[in-house]
Amino acid sequence: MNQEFTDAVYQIVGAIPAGRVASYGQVARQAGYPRHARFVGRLMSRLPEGSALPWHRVIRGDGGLPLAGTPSGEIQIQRLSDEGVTVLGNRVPKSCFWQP
DNA sequence: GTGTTGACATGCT
DNA sequence: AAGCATGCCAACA
Repeated sequence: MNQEFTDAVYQIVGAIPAGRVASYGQVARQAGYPRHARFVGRLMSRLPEGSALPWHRVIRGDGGLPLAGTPSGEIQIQRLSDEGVTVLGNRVPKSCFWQP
């Protein structure tokens, strides 16, 4: 399997600064695999909770929260708000997106 | 080896 | 503006 890709994704997600968010496609693209947006999401979902990975900073390209309505989503919103990200309902302004 | 699934993206209606 | 349809790729059964 692509350990490289997995590692790259971890790197990218871990490199997202607080107060900023990045889309799955964005992360995948930065990792060097533009078509693996889904795989990024898959990695997030399969990730252990104890992981120090800021998965809550990874959202959809539209700024929508895929986990909206679920406990994890609430936690995600809570954390993002705590980090200074403006979360309107189940969405985030594009201005909060990570700009490399 | 085949078929289905998924924390997505993009385009068209 | 919102919703529907297609594409993409890797893991799982």
